[in-house]
Amino acid sequence: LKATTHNLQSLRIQSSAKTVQQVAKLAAVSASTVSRVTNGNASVDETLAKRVWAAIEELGYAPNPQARALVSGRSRTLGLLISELTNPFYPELVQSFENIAGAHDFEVMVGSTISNKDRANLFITRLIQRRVEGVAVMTFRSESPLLDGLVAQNIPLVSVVETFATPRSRFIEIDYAKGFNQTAQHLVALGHKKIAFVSGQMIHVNDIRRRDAFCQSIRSFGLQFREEWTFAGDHSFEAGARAAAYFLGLAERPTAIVCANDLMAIGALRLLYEKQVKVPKQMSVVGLDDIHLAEFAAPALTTMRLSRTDLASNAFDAIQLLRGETLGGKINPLLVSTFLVVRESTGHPSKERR
Amino acid sequence: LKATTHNLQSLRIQSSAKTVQQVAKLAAVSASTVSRVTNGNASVDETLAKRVWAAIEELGYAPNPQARALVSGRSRTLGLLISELTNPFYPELVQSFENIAGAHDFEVMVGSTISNKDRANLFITRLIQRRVEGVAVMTFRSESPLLDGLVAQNIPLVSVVETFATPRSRFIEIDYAKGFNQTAQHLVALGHKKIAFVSGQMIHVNDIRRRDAFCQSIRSFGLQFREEWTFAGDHSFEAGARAAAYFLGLAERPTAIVCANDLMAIGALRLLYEKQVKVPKQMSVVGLDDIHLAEFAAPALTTMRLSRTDLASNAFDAIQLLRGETLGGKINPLLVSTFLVVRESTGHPSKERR
DNA sequence: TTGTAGGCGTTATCAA
DNA sequence: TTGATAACGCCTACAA
Repeated sequence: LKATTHNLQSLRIQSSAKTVQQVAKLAAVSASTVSRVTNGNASVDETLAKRVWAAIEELGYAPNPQARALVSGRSRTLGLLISELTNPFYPELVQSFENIAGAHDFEVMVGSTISNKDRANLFITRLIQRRVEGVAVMTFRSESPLLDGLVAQNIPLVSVVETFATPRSRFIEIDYAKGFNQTAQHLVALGHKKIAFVSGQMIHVNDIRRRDAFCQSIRSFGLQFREEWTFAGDHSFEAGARAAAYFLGLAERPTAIVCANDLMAIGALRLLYEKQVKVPKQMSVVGLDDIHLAEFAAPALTTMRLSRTDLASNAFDAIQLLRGETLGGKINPLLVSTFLVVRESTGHPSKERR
Repeated sequence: LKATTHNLQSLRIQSSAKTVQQVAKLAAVSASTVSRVTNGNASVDETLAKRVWAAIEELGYAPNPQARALVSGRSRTLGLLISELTNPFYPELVQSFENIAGAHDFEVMVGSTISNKDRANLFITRLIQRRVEGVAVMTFRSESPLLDGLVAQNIPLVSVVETFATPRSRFIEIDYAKGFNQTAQHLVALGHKKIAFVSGQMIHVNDIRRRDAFCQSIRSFGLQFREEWTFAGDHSFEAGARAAAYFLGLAERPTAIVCANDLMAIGALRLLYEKQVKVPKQMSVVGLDDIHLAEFAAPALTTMRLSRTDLASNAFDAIQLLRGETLGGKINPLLVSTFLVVRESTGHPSKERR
């Protein structure tokens, strides 16, 4: 009886995950032939191949990724480093990236860097252990020290933040200038002269870039960039609300608030609602990202669109290029564009407060 | 020179991923001893253990998860099935679950089920290939056929939707009744008699549960549940907006709208803003989930909180239990509570429309 | 073109 | 308690 139980158990376990051996036996070939067929690299007789495919079909065989990775050193896994998943910008980006990667039969490991330094380090370690074949760094801030391990492994590294000291690293530039120019033009055309800016933390490269691009844009329209009309937030609702409160308290109030991301813009909207400051009549608000929510804010948010799909496909293509894959003709440029989406949160400034 | 280069390279590659062998050599013990030390199960002499730890430290050794999984059949990986990442409820849940799992040294594979049937199936296949040690099903709808593979493997399965035909399956119940009773009481106390409900798609188990719980609650307060004051949405902003538009067009308008999730409530808020229906003066709105955004809606959303951390820890504990791990005393009950969070979107109904 | 053999890094089994 | 040895499932020389 005991033996039977054991047999049943081992039977079940065997029946669960098929191996090359089983396929090989069923197809009456050797394991290596099966391997050749599934990998499609070496040449194998057509009749045999057919038999093998039939056996694979019948058994529902799928190669064990662990074993495959172990022996080949190639994991068909990519890493994706983001700031934090709870910023709605990122789930959309993650989805795009996973879709593209998945279509090319890559798995994606997603890790965030904002919350916990130790966990971020652990994540990088896991990426290395898993022998990821490329990593996309889509965070706001420079992650240089964190990524040293990846650099040391010479793992293809694509980043919106910086290039790394690897020949296998590419920088994806985001063309903030274009979007901010459109924003400035839009606001100036509406009659705004006092435009405030809510930045991210100014220790982060991308936050500095955004503020600089904004600054340049309004200057190019003859407006001045005033430090007091600047507020350093942290990309959260709360920061946006704080920023709006700060601007409202100023002796000389701005008439428009441009935010470095949508979350802060919506936070600002919320505070303005609370203080009964009408948007856009008494205050215009502009965001950046164009997350789905922007359209459903009340009022709907005018914002600068930064395409998640563009970002994702650029990153993926760049990684493939770095891995030495030749892309089928259409290579995305390493510049992601931005443009203004005008909705309801911007309008003519009211005269009363001039 | 060439030899030197080669040496450097192999050095770098070696230096990258350490193996048990290297640790063993450095500590002057055998590989198996190193293994015993890292796994801490068998007994090993204290002096040796110290030497091994020192070597591990010096080399920065970390066991290769692939190899470990291959030989042990245990992957230290968990699966997490969600509806879609772009619903803000889920990133918060994912984070909680990953935190708990990570603390217990488990990796998490996250997959969504809404978008694409094929990709969902592929994801399940990957879970099986990766030999996940448990799966948490946190979707709205029944995923039974999809999960057959997991059931067949006898993989621990925890679900908020249903139990499966495995002895290794647990159902986590969500106590909607409690929250909806509080909601009904709150609204009735404010003077509401005509309360509408925006459900999810009524083919989904959890959506049906939510509607039933709502229905019972208002009946228990002597109100009638009317089909025409019901709208079937799909958990999106858009659906919420459509629902609100529908209710507004009714000859006999409800005075309050309760939504099966926050996204729809915020969509409703948005449409009411557009139609210049004041909230809560002319219409009260209630959500469900209490996503972070709820607090920053304008007006801030009154909503029923469904704790992501509770859900995550319940799911994780249940999986551990199914895996046969004994939890340190505190075992979460398999019932996740809900409660009402009153903010600004609910108030007395206006008299004008009675 | 095919099969055999060896090894990827780890753990489990067995002697010692 | 420790160390050699044999797997785990796969791929890739190498030989046939």
